[in-house]
Amino acid sequence: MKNTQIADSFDQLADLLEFQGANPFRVRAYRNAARLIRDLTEPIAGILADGQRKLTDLPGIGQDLAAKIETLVETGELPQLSELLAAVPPSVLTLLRVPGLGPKKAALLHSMLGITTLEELQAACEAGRVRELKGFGAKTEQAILDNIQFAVKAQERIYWAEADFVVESLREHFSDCSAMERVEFAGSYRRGRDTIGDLDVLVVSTESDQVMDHFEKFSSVSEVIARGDTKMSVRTLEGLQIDLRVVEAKSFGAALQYFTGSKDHNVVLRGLARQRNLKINEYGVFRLTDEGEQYIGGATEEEVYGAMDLPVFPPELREARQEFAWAEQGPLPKLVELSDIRGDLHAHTDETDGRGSLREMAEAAQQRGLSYLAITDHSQRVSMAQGLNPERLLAQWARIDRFNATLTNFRVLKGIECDILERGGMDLPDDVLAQADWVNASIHYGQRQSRAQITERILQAIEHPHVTAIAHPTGRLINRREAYDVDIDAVIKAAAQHRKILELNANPQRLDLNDIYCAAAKSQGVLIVISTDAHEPAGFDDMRYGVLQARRGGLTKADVVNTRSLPQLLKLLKK
DNA sequence: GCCGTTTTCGGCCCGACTGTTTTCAGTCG
Repeated sequence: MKNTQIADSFDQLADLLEFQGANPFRVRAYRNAARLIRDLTEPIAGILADGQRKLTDLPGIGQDLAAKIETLVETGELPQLSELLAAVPPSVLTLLRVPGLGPKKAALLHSMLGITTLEELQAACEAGRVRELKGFGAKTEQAILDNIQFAVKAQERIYWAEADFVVESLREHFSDCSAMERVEFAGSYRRGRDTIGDLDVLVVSTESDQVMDHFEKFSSVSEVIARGDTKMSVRTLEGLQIDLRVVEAKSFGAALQYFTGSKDHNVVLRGLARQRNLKINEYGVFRLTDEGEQYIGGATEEEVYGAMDLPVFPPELREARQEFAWAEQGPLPKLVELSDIRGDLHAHTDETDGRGSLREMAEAAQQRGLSYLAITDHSQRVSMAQGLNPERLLAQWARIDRFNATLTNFRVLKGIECDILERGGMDLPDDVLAQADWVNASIHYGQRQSRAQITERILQAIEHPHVTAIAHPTGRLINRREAYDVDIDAVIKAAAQHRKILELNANPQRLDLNDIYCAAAKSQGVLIVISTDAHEPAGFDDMRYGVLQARRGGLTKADVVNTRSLPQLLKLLKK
């Protein structure tokens, strides 16, 4: 049984328990375990098989959960889950996806009206039966009707790059709001997550009404969900929820810290605060005394974390993974920055499926401050992209040689994105690959093969003497295609052993490797290359998304190959 | 359900907003 399946089982168990009104902390224990297991790169079954290690060594896994995991791995099911599923139809859980409906109200709808699906819920609202339930009313009934449509959409998260577009236009919109002293965007956007569920906007102002009035006039706003004294929520025409919070300057740092999250990071932070007889909320840090609470800071994030003798964590690290342990051990790693990037080692031209000539791509890279670029067009197997056979590839490399002779302070490297064939093995002969400066190996076909097959293909590529890097190693397309079934732990170990590089593809729809796998690769000493996979000149702008993801994985400049100067890179490649 | 140089029991982050109450429960982040 795969880690994701175990995690899904625990999440489902948590949903069902919550629905039944179980102790919320017990529910949280299941959710924490699900998150931990999902983030693990190593298969749980491997830990179980290893006599040296115990599941209870994992934080948040006690005797009970360890036994349940063991049962799941051994039998493929969990009696407790089966029983709950027999008692509560799984479709009932979809009710929880309606904004405004939580476990209590959903349970009441189920027990009193026998509602099990969204369709039945809609019918009951339209018949006016919901308003008669205790705790419900006409307004609640109407809100449910209005929100049922979002039950499906609420699951969808938008790409970080899309959220960034909204952020830029909102910044512009706020720029002529005189009541506003400062605006910042928090939440998962600030943490640089690959996808964003909703947008959190933080404004410093003493005139919250004016700010909210101005906010409501933002052209994308389609409806106001809620509006209070300090907090307002709207939904945009595209269905994105934006939460606005207005705070005083002396609370700005505390509010920014709070709204940046993550929720789990905040839970840990506030737990630590309690141990010190402090309280942290969105208004500041308070010392708890017999006389009451005493404000001791909160204007900046430095004041909040400083009160705890903690460093100001880069937002990308605030996921309650390793950051608190790192802070205990010493200074945090200095994360890689966009300005550290010196070159791009994965790009296409109009020779295959790109929309820019060799010269246009090179100029675009140079304009962005890069000093080298590998042209890595597709190989012959990728016929839809007019992939290159040996003759065309060698001809392209000859053109690159002539082009390089005209350049100063910039170099185009002769590369290829060589397909890893379905049956295994590389799509181009060894004697051709041997002449390349940089070889990306990647899978395009046979993505639905078994875990053993896919993993073996990639391991072969890693062992191939002329392969430099594995490009988009898991093949995921965010919101569109799952990663292929690959043993990423084995891939990372092999890359470490054979000193091969793994790509972090910066395309905002890929971001593959993801943050967790980047961290796992780093822990094994595997170098990462952040590449845009640009198919047109503007594609080089994607580098920032890749850097954000790398930062989330805790990568430093030294961990990223293309922060090196060209001479350093060539030395590393022994070219 | 987890966890422990303040605890093996009794904690577990904290507050805003809404709608339904007549002082608060539920939901959300």
